[in-house]
Formats: sequence, C-alpha cells, structure tokens
Amino acid sequence: MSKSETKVLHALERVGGFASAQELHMVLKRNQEAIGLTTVYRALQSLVADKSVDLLRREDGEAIYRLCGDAHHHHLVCKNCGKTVEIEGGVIEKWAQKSGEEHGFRDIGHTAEIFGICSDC
Amino acid sequence: MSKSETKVLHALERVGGFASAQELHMVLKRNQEAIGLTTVYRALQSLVADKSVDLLRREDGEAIYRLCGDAHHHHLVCKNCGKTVEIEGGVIEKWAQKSGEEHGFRDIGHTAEIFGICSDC
DNA sequence: AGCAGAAATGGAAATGGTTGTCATTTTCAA
DNA sequence: TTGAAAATGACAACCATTTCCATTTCTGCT
Ligand SMILES: [Zn+2]
Ligand SMILES: [Zn+2]
Ligand SMILES: [Zn+2]
Ligand SMILES: [Zn+2]
Repeated sequence: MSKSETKVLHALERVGGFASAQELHMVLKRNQEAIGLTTVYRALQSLVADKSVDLLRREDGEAIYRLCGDAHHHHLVCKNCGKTVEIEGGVIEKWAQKSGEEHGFRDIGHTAEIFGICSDC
Repeated sequence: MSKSETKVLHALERVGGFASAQELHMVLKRNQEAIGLTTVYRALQSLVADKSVDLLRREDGEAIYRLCGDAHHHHLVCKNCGKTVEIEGGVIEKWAQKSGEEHGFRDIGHTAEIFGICSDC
C-alpha cells in the first residue's frame, strides 16, 4: 500500500459515501495532506483493482468511488443525502447468470443499484 | 419530430443494439444521410427525454443509446458488438422494492443490466 | 408568391473528466 | 553508501460532450 493510497483511503473514510476523484482531491487539500490530482486518480485505480473501493457512475458519466467490503454486493443509495447501504444480491447473481446463459452469452457480469429517499430525508 | 431525429431513429433501427453517439454519426455518414455530430447529440437528447431511446453507460463512462419499447425492462448487452436482448426483471423489481422497504426507503427505483460476450463474438 | 420571425442545423471552439508523459524525488535492498 | 526501481506530480494530451454563433430551413401570415 503506497503512501498516496493510504491518504485516499482516509479521505474516503471521512467522506463516508460516494465521491468523485476531484472531490476527494479537494478533501485532501483541506486536510493538509494534499497530493497531486494525478496521484489521486492512480491511487483510486489500484484501490478499485484491489476491490477495496467500488466504482460507479453519476448520471453524467462521472466516476464516483466508495470504500467497500471485499465481498460482491450492491447499493441502496438515498438520492437526497447520499446515505448508502450495502445490499446482498444473491437473487441478482442467479438472475444475471441464468439470463446470460440462456441467450448464449459468456463472461457474464452485471450491475444493479437501488435508489430512493431514506427515512431521515 | 424533427428531420434529424428521424434520421437518428433510422440509424438506431439499423444498428439494433446499443451504440454511442459517435458510432451512430458514422453509421449515418456511410448511409448518405449524414448530419452534423452536434445534431446527433441534440437528437439523442430529445429522444431520451421522450423515452423513445434508452441510455446507459459503457465501463469507461461513454453514453450508449438504443431504441426501446416503453415498458419497463432490463438489458443483456454484448460488450463487443452491442447486440442486445431485452430481459424480464420480475425478480429484480421485487428484490429492489423489498430491500428498499426493509431499510425504510421510499420512492424506490432501480437499475440492473447484464453484460457479456454474445455467441457471435 | 413574398416576407418575418422562429426553429433547426452544423462547424468550430470551449469544457471537463481522465489519462499519458517525463523529469524529479523517494524507497529500499545490496 | 549507492544505484536501481517505484512513486510522485506538474503539465500536456485526449476525447466525449456541450456551447457558441452564423447560416439555413421551416412556418404562419398577408
Ligand atoms: Zn437521505
Ligand atoms: Zn451482484
Ligand atoms: Zn457480440
Ligand atoms: Zn426493473
């Protein structure tokens, strides 16, 4: 784990939910542990590759990142405040695999996210 | 329906699956009905607003579009050629609703797509 | 048909997130 | 210590998408 990856992990912890690379860069700046924006992107890349961080996309396509457990899971996200709950997706895994196989696809993957308004909002 | 929207719809019909704005622009060029790239983007915007066209994102965040029915459905998409099958998601609807309710969320929506390589690729 | 205003069009320039380049700095084992 | 390898970061390059704006096309009216 490089020094910059550690810093980015701290920023992700402080943020809690999903945040973009540039937002994380600003968080780090405010916290006297600034690192280069390029380095933030590089750190996020390897954290995602290590499956320490989840990557998904905002509606405009911008990448957002979140600190997550290693096990495969999905998210329930509040559209208002960003509060996020990790969700088990056993049903989804089967549905995706079965649907793909039925149509002769291979190397099957999937995405599935739930969004709504949480009880605090 | 403007002239350019009609042309883009034709291109989407010919393509069948998901394609990016730039790919559709090239398709139109090859077919002697070229229009400006800017106009392709504009046409796609209003077609998506009208819900005549579905929009999703490739892994790198690039937007891809497809002519779709109005009924709610999900997709099985070939990452290589864009070939697409519409998939019933009854299981998913229940999973999303139930998971959201269990955590006290309301106004619950979801996304779910399957990706893979089709038998022709 | 003739005309004015509105809408559509498209090329060029701007935008903005992300990645590539490369010189410099840091790390670390021998 | 010392030299190779990895990490870092400023800057430039990239590329999908949007904005700008001048020109063209459409539409309703006389
Ligand atoms: Zn909330
Ligand atoms: Zn899953
Ligand atoms: Zn295919
Ligand atoms: Zn559904």
